[in-house]
Amino acid sequence: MANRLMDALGIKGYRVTLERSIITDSLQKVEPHFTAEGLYRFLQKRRSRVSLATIYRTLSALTQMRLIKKFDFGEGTYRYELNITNGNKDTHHHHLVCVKCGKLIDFESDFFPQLNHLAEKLSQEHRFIIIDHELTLFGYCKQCASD
Amino acid sequence: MANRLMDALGIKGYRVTLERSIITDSLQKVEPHFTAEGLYRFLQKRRSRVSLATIYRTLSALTQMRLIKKFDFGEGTYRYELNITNGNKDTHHHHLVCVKCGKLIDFESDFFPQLNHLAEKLSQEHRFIIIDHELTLFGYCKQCASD
DNA sequence: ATTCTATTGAAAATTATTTTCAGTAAAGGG
DNA sequence: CCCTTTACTGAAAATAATTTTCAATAGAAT
Ligand SMILES: [Mn+2]
Ligand SMILES: [Mn+2]
Ligand SMILES: [Zn+2]
Ligand SMILES: [Zn+2]
Repeated sequence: MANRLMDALGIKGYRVTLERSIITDSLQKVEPHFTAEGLYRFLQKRRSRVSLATIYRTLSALTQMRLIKKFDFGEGTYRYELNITNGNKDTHHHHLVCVKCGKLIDFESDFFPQLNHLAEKLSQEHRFIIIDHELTLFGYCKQCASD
Repeated sequence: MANRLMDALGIKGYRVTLERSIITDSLQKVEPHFTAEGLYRFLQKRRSRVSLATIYRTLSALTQMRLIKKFDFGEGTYRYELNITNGNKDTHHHHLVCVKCGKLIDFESDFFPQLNHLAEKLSQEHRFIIIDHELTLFGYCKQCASD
């Protein structure tokens, strides 16, 4: 699988640098919902050292290219997540978040057909080219529900 | 209709102050998707002067009580929106956002039953008490699509 | 190899939001 | 009412995630 993220950057005209390779490689290994700071610490321990500025710059580029997604789960910092299909497997999913402790659960929903239909309707109605969507449910997790 | 927001704050034990009344009153009149700064400028022009700190404090309280919702549409600042049912009319809706210019469109979806069903399933599966959800579609608006 | 310029790290800057703190004013009992 | 208590306010300072600056470095192309 080499490094599809790095390839994509290269195709877009970005230079293939050691730092970008380190970052894109690590995105498969770091925790699935990582922060910039978290990725920075992850890299400090393992491979090489990449500056936080470069991490921000690279995450920004990958986000614009929609190779990763950027989420605000209300923690005061953003979390990122890979957004590439793994072979023929779609990685698309949604989130369930505890508003108290921030606990995060991925889930897949089975109404994509309906979301697509909705997207189609809105697309025509408002002349929008729809490229993506985000569904997040909020609640209290088991532990936090006892209060 | 007096001021249901202020009433709710009072019930929660917050003191009924002039500043909070000014703020809660203005939420019906300011643009529907306002920023803290935008509300501040709105108040500067009209009624009285409330400090930005107090605006942030009040919006924070209202958000925690879920009387308003706080959104990140990727502009670097949060936008807020009223979240109270207007009589028997549900104000619940979702958003369509242009990722280039930020153009924002409210829309209502007709699959609440299915979302509720999903919430029910997830609730049992993960022992979560689900209290809300957010659906946002991203795309390019008419103008921004030409590039 | 040489040139050109994108990229990097470190430090400084930015900026939305939060906190501090001393003065003010709700609330509520007498 | 008057008094006491303490939540609330504005102004200024602090915070902290992210961005920008800038001089040095290293891809990429010729
Ligand atoms: Mn996820
Ligand atoms: Mn809206
Ligand atoms: Zn929790
Ligand atoms: Zn647009």
